[in-house]
Amino acid sequence: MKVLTEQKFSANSQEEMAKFAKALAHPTRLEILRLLSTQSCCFTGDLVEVLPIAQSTVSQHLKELKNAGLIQGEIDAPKIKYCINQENWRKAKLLFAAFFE
Amino acid sequence: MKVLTEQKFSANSQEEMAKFAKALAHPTRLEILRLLSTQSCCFTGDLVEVLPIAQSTVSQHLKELKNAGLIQGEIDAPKIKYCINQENWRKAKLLFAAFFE
DNA sequence: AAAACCAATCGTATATTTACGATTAACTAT
DNA sequence: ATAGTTAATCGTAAATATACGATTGGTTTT
Repeated sequence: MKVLTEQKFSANSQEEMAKFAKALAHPTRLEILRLLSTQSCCFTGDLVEVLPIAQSTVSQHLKELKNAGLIQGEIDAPKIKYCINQENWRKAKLLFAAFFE
Repeated sequence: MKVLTEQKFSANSQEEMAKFAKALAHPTRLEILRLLSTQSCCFTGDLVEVLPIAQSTVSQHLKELKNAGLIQGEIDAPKIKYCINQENWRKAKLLFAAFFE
């Protein structure tokens, strides 16, 4: 029973880590996260200005990062301010650190 | 010039990190890496026995991990022994640690 | 109310990923 | 030489990811 639980937990944390890794698996998304984590929150428009891709594509990447739980949006009408989701950021950090020992 | 170099370096390490993240973005590959990193090297056949997927699929995942540089194969005929590529493992560890601060 | 602005979503095309069974390649052992 | 073992590769199908322009939905400003 204990083993089963542990295996299940392990499988779950592996799923979760894979989900985070998937979100990190694109240079554009890494750049977005880097911008958000170093220069604090920013608006979608700021990102669109900086990144060499279409607005709709930036939105798509933001959606994926949001779905993975790494960022969160906050309405500041008519703009939307994105920030790192600190809780999951920490969770991801711990998962990766533990994985690499 | 300095800035350009730095940007290039930054872009490169982001590319490299994305490459590693992509390799980590699948539960099966995480499991393979976990097995290799905790119980040392093992043969493809050992992995095929443990994993609930076809041999050809395991081979495909191994190929991706090899291409990402996270593992390396060594012929021990007629088997092939896979191990963690320590140098790149360390590199990935550092990249992720630096990324999450 | 109308015009303007911002960002998400839609529709779409193309590329990549994931999985499988079947086959092939390389080597060992008989 | 032949048979057997091991793992990679091929061919293929289905799902997912990536990118774009166009459109839509909210909100604000005029």
